[in-house]
Amino acid sequence: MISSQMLKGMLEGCILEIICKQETYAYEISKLLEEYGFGKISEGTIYPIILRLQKSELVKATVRDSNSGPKRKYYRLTEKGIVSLYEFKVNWKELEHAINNLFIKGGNEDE
Amino acid sequence: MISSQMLKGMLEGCILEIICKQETYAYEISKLLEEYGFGKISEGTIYPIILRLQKSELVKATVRDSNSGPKRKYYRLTEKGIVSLYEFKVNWKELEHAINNLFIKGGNEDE
DNA sequence: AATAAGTACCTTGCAATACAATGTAGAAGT
DNA sequence: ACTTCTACATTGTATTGCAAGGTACTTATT
Repeated sequence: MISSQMLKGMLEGCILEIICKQETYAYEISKLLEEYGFGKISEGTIYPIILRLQKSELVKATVRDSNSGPKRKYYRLTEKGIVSLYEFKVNWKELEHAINNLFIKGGNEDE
Repeated sequence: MISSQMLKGMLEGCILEIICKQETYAYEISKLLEEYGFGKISEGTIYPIILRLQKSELVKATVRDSNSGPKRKYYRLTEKGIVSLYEFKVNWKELEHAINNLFIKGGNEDE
């Protein structure tokens, strides 16, 4: 399980990416995150993030009926959301490089 | 600059790795982190982390004179510290895989 | 001797965020 | 009736990075 502290700042970008790939809704996002290997991400985590994304106008919602349960809110990226997702990617690359730089240069690769 | 939110949960492990590679002190750690590409990490960030590491007995300190300035506190890993560093590495790999899984599978690789 | 700059330590208070816990509600099966 | 799965949302807590502030020693400059 990925530590919750390590996920801080990551999930927002990951959810943007998921929405970018396909118009989707919160409940499905939680299932997708699990499939991608993030482990079980609580709904108490996901819904506040999506509310934040809406408030900052990175995503927009459309309510549609479901054939099995309550209505769903489908999200899609706005222009701002696309820019923000790009910035996240750049940021992630920076972090990945810095950490791998630190861990690889020191020898001790056990993988 | 790596976003401060993304650094959460990362720095502790990174500082453990730096101390693992060489007995060193806080001020030098801050310089090393910058060299590795983490950007300028505030001392208000580093000192609390090291205090935490000491309290949880992951590192131990030895005070020594410096030839240029106040005395330095040199840190080294304890057994618990070595275990904790290993766990961090495993954790990091998991996160890296999950995120790259998400970002690569979706096409859209611009690098 | 007074000032500045670099080294080196530490603490306080704030803001952001993941998440457990809790609640609402519809649909479908038993 | 009941349970389960779907699907939404809120509240309170703990953790953590960091700006801002403080102490103190050494060396170089004025």
